[in-house]
Amino acid sequence: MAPDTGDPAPSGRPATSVDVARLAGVSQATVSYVLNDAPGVTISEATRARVRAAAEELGYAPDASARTLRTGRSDIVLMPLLAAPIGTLVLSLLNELVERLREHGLTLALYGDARSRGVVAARDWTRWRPAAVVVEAHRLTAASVRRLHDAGCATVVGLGAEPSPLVPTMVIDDGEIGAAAARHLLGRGRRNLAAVVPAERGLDAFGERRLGGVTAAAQAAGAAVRCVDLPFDEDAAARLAAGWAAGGARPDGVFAYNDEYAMLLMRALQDAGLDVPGDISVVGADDLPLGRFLRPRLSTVRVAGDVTAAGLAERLARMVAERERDPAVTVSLTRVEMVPRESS
Amino acid sequence: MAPDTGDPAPSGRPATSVDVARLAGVSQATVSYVLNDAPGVTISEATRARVRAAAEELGYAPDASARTLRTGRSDIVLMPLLAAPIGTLVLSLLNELVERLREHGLTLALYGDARSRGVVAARDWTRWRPAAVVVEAHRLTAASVRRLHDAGCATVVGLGAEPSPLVPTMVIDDGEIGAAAARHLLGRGRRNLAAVVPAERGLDAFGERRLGGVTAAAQAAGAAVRCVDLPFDEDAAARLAAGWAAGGARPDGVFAYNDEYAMLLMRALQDAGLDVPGDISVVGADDLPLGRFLRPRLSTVRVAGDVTAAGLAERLARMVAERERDPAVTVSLTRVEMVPRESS
DNA sequence: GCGAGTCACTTATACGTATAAATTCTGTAT
DNA sequence: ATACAGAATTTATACGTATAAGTGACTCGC
Repeated sequence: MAPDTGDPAPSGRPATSVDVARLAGVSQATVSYVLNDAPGVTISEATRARVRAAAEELGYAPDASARTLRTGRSDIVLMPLLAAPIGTLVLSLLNELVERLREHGLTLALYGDARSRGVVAARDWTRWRPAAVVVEAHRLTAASVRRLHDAGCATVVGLGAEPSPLVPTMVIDDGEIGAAAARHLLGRGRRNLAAVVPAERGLDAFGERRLGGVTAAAQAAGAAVRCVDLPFDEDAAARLAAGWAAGGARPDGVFAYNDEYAMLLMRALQDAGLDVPGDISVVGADDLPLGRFLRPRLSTVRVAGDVTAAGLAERLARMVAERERDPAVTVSLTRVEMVPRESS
Repeated sequence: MAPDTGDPAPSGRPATSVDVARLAGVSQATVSYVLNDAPGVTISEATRARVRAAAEELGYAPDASARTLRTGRSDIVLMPLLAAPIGTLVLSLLNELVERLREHGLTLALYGDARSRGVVAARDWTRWRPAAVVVEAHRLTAASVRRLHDAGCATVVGLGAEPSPLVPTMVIDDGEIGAAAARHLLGRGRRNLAAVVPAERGLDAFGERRLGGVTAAAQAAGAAVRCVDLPFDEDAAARLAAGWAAGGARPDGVFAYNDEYAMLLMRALQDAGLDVPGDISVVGADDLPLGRFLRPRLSTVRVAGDVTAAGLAERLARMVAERERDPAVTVSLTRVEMVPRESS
């Protein structure tokens, strides 16, 4: 490792713009003008060079809180913790998002309360004078949005299953996932569909949405859909499969909430002596790598996560710059793609 | 939704402590004393009540940047983006961590540069005067740690595979995972072990560690271990399995880097006509839910994520409070537990 | 009856920055 | 020579907070 040079004042508090000014032999204001490339101010090239050299020598970095206090606005994009469990989609976004936002001079801060809502929450969020707040739309109210704007927040962006009437929204429409699966199953000649939805709390909201998409697509084609609640549990899956193996109320095509439920179900169906896809087609969602190792290989609906991450950051940065506040603006984060394999 | 009361001044910039003081008929200093429960200052109960009522009425929340500027220290725990891909362990931590830290009055901020190191990076990190910085230990240098401390950072916590000589470290020792698997296999009478390690970049560091653990445990028992590089790819797995099915250089126990590689491998072994665990025992890691749906059910090594998340936050909060800087302090984040099932 | 001591406050200041307003300097046209 | 217009820079101020230092008003012991 290199000896890590670059800090000639090896100890003591970090340098301020006053320190830089003193070293460069100019006033503090000049330092600020130079380092911020202030428009409408003329500073000679010689002075600029001296200031920059001094700043470099002292390892100067402007104090973020002082700057925020002065300007009334920070470079923070505040993202209150999501109430819904962070899934792989959001995770894959997070990594990318942080880096991209930085390229636009913005810092992502996760904030630690998944439950508070309305004005009380907004009060808390405004304490850092964030440039933007990205939050689940259902946690916003008209008053809270006003409060955020009053506090200098350039834009408030909602996240949700549908556009919010209050703010520009990034729509994560799980319905499209179910719809894609249903269209695929219908395209393969299946007419008697079932949607397997988690019985677990917390996932139910997503499950509802995906189910809704299946239902809508099926209805459009005049096919029937039944909904099946399934806990993530082998015994429950075995009971379900046994019923289908014995009785006549058996669907010929199943969309499972995600790949994990699909795998659970497929295993149970096979153990009950049913053939996949001969007797029943199975489609999952999320395209887990493991789906390809099953026999038959699992068909799935992929949500293109990383594609939208860069775009999301870009969009967010632009919204901040343009102070976008029009609730009519919506961005869809769900780019859905059917990946047919052997199970359907 | 409730009509969202609580903001009698429906518009205009957020209230400051001066506004509260004016409404309560006291000085700004009094407001600060009351709301911070300042020790060593006596304020009558009547006044306290008036101040609190005024603060509530105005929806006052102290400006974080002003407070930081004044005190020289924020309540931010800065976590520069991890260079290593965020895994499920870290993810499960993240959710929990944010909430727990908040209970201690700390805010987690993800910061957007996964590559910068040393003093240059430290300069950037200090701009928010964080209370603590949690970062991969290899990105720190002696000078950068000094800089962070000089900037008022109560503690700098390293993350890494082994204790850092510079700072207190949270050790994520992947070696223990491999060791647990190896001990398990040896306990089942396997003497000819193999460790399957990803050929992919990015995971190789972890792979090395897990392999190291296997090797150490095996050597201690006088058993042999061979290392196998495997890309995450069905063809490669099939070739490997075919070789083992045909030749004599076949191990009787395999530890795979994680459950996904284990599933890939097990599938290939079975397709090649080998019996698991009859011919070869297979052990994975991470305890993915899906492992239970395979036939045979997959044995795995579980890393207790959520257990350590609360503890991590607790530890972090204490380190901040006590300004812990002793590099000899280490916290192990890897609580490892063998989950034997049918594949071994 | 009077300094000492507590209580209950207020006044004043500094943190580090951005920027409006004021000032000095340097040619240049009159 | 003298006013004048930029150019180049400095001076001064405000952002909102925490806290040291100061100020009366009371109580109390003697």
